[in-house]
Parts: sequence; C-alpha cells; structure tokens
Amino acid sequence: MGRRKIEMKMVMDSSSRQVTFSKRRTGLFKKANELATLCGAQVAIVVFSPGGKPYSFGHPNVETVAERFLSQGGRPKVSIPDQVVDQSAEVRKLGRQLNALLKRLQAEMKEGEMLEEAITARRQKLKHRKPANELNVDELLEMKESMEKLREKIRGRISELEASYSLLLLSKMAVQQA
Amino acid sequence: MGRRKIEMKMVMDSSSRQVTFSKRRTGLFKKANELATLCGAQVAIVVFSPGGKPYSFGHPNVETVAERFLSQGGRPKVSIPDQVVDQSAEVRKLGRQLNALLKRLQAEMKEGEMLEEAITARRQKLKHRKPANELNVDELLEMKESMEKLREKIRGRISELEASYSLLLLSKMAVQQA
DNA sequence: AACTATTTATAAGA
DNA sequence: TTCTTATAAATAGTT
Repeated sequence: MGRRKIEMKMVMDSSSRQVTFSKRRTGLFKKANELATLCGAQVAIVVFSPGGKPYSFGHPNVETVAERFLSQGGRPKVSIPDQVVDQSAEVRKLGRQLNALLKRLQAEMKEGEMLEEAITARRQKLKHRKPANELNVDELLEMKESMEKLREKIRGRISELEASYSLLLLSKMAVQQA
Repeated sequence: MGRRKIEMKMVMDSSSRQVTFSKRRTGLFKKANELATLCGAQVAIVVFSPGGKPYSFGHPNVETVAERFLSQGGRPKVSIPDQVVDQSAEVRKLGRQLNALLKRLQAEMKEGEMLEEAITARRQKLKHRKPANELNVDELLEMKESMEKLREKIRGRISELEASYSLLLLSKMAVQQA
C-alpha cells in the first residue's frame, strides 16, 4: 500500500504526528535549500516541533539573513533564531547595531531641535515687522513640516529598534539543531 | 510537454529564475502551512527574492514564534548553576520591560499625533474669523508646547531604553560567564 | 529506516 | 501572473 490522501487536520495520534513532523520538516528544509540554490535567494526558517523543540534552517546562514533584514528593514516584520554559531559574538554584534540605531535616533532628535530653533529665531525677526500676536501661515506650515519629518524619522527608527531587539533576543535563545 | 528534471544549480536566465522563485516560494509556504496544520507546529520563514524583496510566512504569526523563544527561554550552551537560572529569569523580565517601554513610546507618539491634529483642526476653525494667512500666536505656542512635550517624553523613553538594554546585556554576560 | 503506491509539486509551454 | 499537462518528487501507510 502506498501513499494515501490525508485530511488537512491535526494528526490525532501523537506518535504518527511526530513521524509526520519529522518527515515534513525534512522536506520543508530541502525545499528551502532548493529555492536558495536555484534562485540565489536567502532563506531562514524556524520551526517548533509538536514536542516543543526548535529547529532552524538558514541559507547562507541565519545571521546573514537577519542582518540583511536589519539593515534594509523590510516591511514585513520577521525574526530568526540560529543554528550553531558563536552566540556571544552574535549577541555583541547585534548589540552594537542596536546601539548604533539609538545613536542615530538621538542625532536625529537633535537635528529636529535645531530646526525648531531656527524657526523660532525667524519668528522673532518677523515680530518686528508684524503685530505681536499674528504670524505668517508659512511659518506655521514650515514648523509643522519639520515636526512631521522628525516624527517620521523617529517612527522609522523605532521599527528598526524593535526588529533589532527581537533578533537580539532570538539569537540569545538559539538552540543547536541535531 | 510536462515537468522535466532540472539540475540543482542556479537558474541562469534571470526571467526563468524569477518564475521559479515565485512558484517555489508559494510551494514552500504551502508546505510550511501544512506542517503547522498537521502537526500543530509553529513555523516562521523569511525569504529574500533574487530581486531583493523580502517575503515572510508565520504560523500563527512570526511575532508569536519569536515570543515563544523568549518565554520558554532556550538555555545557554554552557550548563548553568542554580543561581544563574534566576538570572535568566531576570533577563526575561528585563526583556518584558524593554518591550513595555517600546509600546509606551509608540503610544506616546500616537498621542502626539492626535495633539497635532487637534491643533490643526482648531486652526481651521480660526480661519473663518481671521485673514487666511494670519494666525494667533497662542496657537503657535500651543503647538510648540505639544511638540516639546512629545520630544521630552521620547527623550525620556530613550534613556530608559538604553538603561534597560545595558542591563539586559549585562545580565546576559553574567549568564554566559557562569 | 526502507519500501512503494499514490498524491502533490512543478518545469515547460501557452 | 495564471492555466495546463506531463512528469519528477514527496510522502502516508505499511513492513
């Protein structure tokens, strides 16, 4: 007797389920490897077995995919664990990246501050030529714009921070696959 | 003509490669979904296409898989003495705090957005009573104030983030050295 | 772990 | 991208 069609529902027998998991995980990782080889794509996979054990696959390796995700911050939010790498080194690396992000964020906030000061100064000058309680709408718009830009930048940085943070923690929790 | 066997090498024609990628990525994600359904497994996948676009799959979703790494805490490579177990719990605690901080930060940025919207709305109302290109200084000051408050809050959160992050790394190092 | 009868995935072609 | 089809590949049930 050969293969039979099965219903796409949770396999009830826990023993069969474990066998199915093992076979299909192997198949999944093989497919992933073929996708990477044939197309030059980078792939990272994490799976928890029904028994709760983590397994992972990465091409060329998980850290590379993780770093790429960090640096270009793809729209989808994704996180990855690790295989057999030196964990402490990886953690430090991610840590440095996180710190760099924080520094950039702070620099950008300072920049925003300076923008605001420039606007304030300009407002002071204009005061000499206008009634004290009235201001040009252009000024307000300019200020609003700088505020929006600042917030946009900060929002972007926070997304990056969250991604970095997830990766940092995941890499710490990485477990070697048998 | 139907399917033919292909060599497991990079597909040379870039157009065919793109087609192959698209088909196989679909297949991979389908297999991942079946693995999750049949076995009750949690799965997360990230793929970069040859063109550099990120794709992801998660069951139930990628964040949940990440969280699971966090909460069930994969143990460090080195066997841990009893007292260090408490430390890894401490690491998780700090991790939760850091997450909470990020959430608060985002909430506050949203709040700042709403403030700005309120001001803009009010400005629209005032336009009916004043020349179109002039505005009350009170408005500007109010806007400036809300902007400063927002920035102050964000600055505070970043300090907290940095502190938490440092503690997190320190705890991690302590665990690894033990 | 192996073995196959079948189902499923997919390379080409349109 | 989507569909069709011949065929390669994966795998459910069994040993």
